[in-house]
Amino acid sequence: MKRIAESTVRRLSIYLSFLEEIGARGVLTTSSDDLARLGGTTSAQVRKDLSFFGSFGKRGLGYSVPELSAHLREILGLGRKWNVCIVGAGKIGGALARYAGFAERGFNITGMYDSDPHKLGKMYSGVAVQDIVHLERDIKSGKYQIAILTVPPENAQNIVDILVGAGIKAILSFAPLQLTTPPDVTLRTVNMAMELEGLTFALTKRSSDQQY
Amino acid sequence: MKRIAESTVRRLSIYLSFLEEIGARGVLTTSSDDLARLGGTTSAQVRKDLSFFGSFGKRGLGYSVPELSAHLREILGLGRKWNVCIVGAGKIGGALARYAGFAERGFNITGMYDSDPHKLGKMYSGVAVQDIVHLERDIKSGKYQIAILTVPPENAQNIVDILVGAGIKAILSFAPLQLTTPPDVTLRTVNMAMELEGLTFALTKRSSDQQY
DNA sequence: ACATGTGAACTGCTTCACAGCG
DNA sequence: CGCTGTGAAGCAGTTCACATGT
Repeated sequence: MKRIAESTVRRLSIYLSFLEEIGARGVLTTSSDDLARLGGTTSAQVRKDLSFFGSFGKRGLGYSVPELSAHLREILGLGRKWNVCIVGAGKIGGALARYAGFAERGFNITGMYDSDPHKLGKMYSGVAVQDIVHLERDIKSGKYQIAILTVPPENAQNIVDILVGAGIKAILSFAPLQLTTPPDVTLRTVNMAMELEGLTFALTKRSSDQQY
Repeated sequence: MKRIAESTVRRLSIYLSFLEEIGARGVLTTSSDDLARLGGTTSAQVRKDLSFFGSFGKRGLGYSVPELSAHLREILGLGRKWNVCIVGAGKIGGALARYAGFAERGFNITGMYDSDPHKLGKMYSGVAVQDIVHLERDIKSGKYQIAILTVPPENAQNIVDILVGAGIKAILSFAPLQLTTPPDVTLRTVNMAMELEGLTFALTKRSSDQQY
């Protein structure tokens, strides 16, 4: 299969959330034009994105909302439940544990880990914080497919190495630094200070096209 | 001035945080090669990124760490303090209010707003939650340059319209949906479910190059 | 000799435009 | 006729390679 651009995958997520929204409202068909308008892109882009995976529409008619939703869920790997652990039970980790949006999408937070003895046993949405020494064992036993990392930056690469060593293949990091993983482990980093810097950059050069 | 790619701005942030780290350790000079190794890019990319803004290095020698840090801070608009308000005092909003990383970078959370009467007056790191009806007035009076949006998706576009109407020019949204702003208002969206979907996409097609 | 700065070549994503099919 | 699906063209971002300056 061809290499799919990250930008394409992001747009597929956007299309899916739009489809689920209008699907819940009872809309049965839609078009690449509709999907484009919402996603802030063009109809050609929508069709090109979908074309990497198959032909899901009917010429002259458009797309069936339930059908296309199902295809996108399958493509994005949402046709199953995923078990996720949160490593780091601080402010952000706790907020994410309680965030309902994950469960709606099939992501179950089934474990939390921290090294601070004061946090052990604390409950977040029915999940108790465990000692981080058990993390490696639990990953090796196949309990989790995805790890969310919300530890201080000093410890982050160290924990990543443990996660990778134990066999995890997907990590979402909130640590504000650049981490490294082997090529077979997917890492995404959300760096909030960096996002704000993108905004101040735009604010500072008060020229045209801030939008991006 | 030429249009700068978003990817370039993101890398500048990465370079800066690396420079500050090694600067704090007393390192005085560095090279495009060093910066590249850390940022997961190439030395040519580093030099090209910097070249959009000037010539900050010495041929044959490299870059002065304090000088390049200062230039990057200036370029990214970090040469001043920014006042930021958080709209939505739920789980994520509260966690962000307490997140120390913002202040370190010159972003001061100086206001919080919510519409839920139960949340009014609650304190987060010394900032009281105010009624959202005051938000428009406070933005118009110039209290904030940046707004962080952590409200439920149903209300998000509505709040964006209020923010934009009151004159805000930069918004960081955590709402899991696509929002629209006029071209002179910069909007960045962090969508955690979408990040996880990027991971499951990679996990599902267990082929090569997961990394991106 | 060494590392920067930069035009030129290249790669890959996006847009165009139209053939194909309902 | 309308909207999809897709090769071809266009464009933007990255990489190359070397001239330039110390």
